[in-house]
Amino acid sequence: MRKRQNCSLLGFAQHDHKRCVSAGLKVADVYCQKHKLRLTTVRRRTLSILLESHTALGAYDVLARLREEGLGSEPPVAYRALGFLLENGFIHRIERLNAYVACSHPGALHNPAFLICSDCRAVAESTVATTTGTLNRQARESGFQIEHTTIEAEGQCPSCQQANQ
Amino acid sequence: MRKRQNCSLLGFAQHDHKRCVSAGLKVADVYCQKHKLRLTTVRRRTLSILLESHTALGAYDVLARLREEGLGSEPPVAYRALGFLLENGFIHRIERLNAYVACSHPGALHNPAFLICSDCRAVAESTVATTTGTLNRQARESGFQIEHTTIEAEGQCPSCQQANQ
DNA sequence: CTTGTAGTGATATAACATAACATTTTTACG
DNA sequence: CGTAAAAATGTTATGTTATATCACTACAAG
Repeated sequence: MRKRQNCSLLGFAQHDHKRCVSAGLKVADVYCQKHKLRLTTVRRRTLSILLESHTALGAYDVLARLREEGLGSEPPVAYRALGFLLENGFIHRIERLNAYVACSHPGALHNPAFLICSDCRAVAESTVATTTGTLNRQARESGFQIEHTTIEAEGQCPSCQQANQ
Repeated sequence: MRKRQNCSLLGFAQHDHKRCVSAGLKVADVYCQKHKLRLTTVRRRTLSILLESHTALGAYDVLARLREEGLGSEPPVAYRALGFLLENGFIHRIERLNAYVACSHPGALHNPAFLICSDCRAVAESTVATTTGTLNRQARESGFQIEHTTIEAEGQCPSCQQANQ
């Protein structure tokens, strides 16, 4: 089996996770330099906290870690950093969990779909999120202008299925 | 133009809304009787509050109305009623808004998709919510067991588009 | 009529999020 | 450089959404 598994193909498979973290940070560094954005200490650390976890983390989980490191202790600190990272596509928000995950396909702007484990909060991201023809047709017919689509499938990941048997 | 517009075809079109309310309540009455469920005063009124509004209402909005009518004044009252109605498919939860809407196609169990106006919170429901082949394939391949899928498209409804020009 | 279950009342608190304003850091530019 | 404008952060307070827990009531089934 190959060792250098590619994060962008990652589902719930085992993989070399340190690579995800370093690759994700690098992409962000480059992107920010290119676009004259400031990936400050708090923002960069917030991203790395999410990258280190393949599960969705709540804003207050992130905040707790930032606090431990003296990088700000009040909610707005975490929410601002999360906001910046969201805006620039480095992380995504999981609506069903009110939580946040690092993007698995950083760099490209995309409208992702997610598989979310209701037990362990692990999240797999699919870049290809197109809605059904039916919904788009209904929107067109009724004159509704779609701006953003949320697609989140909740269920059990392979390990939790095993654990629950 | 026909007067007796069918609620199940409703998008953002004008329609005879009183019919939605009475029809929705009737379906719930019959369903509960058939399944030996108790559509109590609080539950029935909660449903009618949502039926009366074509926009999504927060739990605390619902609670405020219940309170006015002396039907319970504390959060758990509203959340329990909403929970019952959700379980039995009479209403749906809009994740992006942390809010609730009456089902537009009551009776049939279904996995709906929504068009949500970010301005006025109006919601149109589509019964047909199938995810993309890609997401399902990824789930199958990785051994993820999908239990529920959320599909919510956010944007502007026709009236808000006009209003914002 | 009594007993178990479902439903409700009530209090408290958890979890998630933002408004508002003061202060510091960075950048741009004369 | 120096300084003004802009961006980011610090801090306090509060708003919003949701649930745990325990006491009490209604009601249907035996």
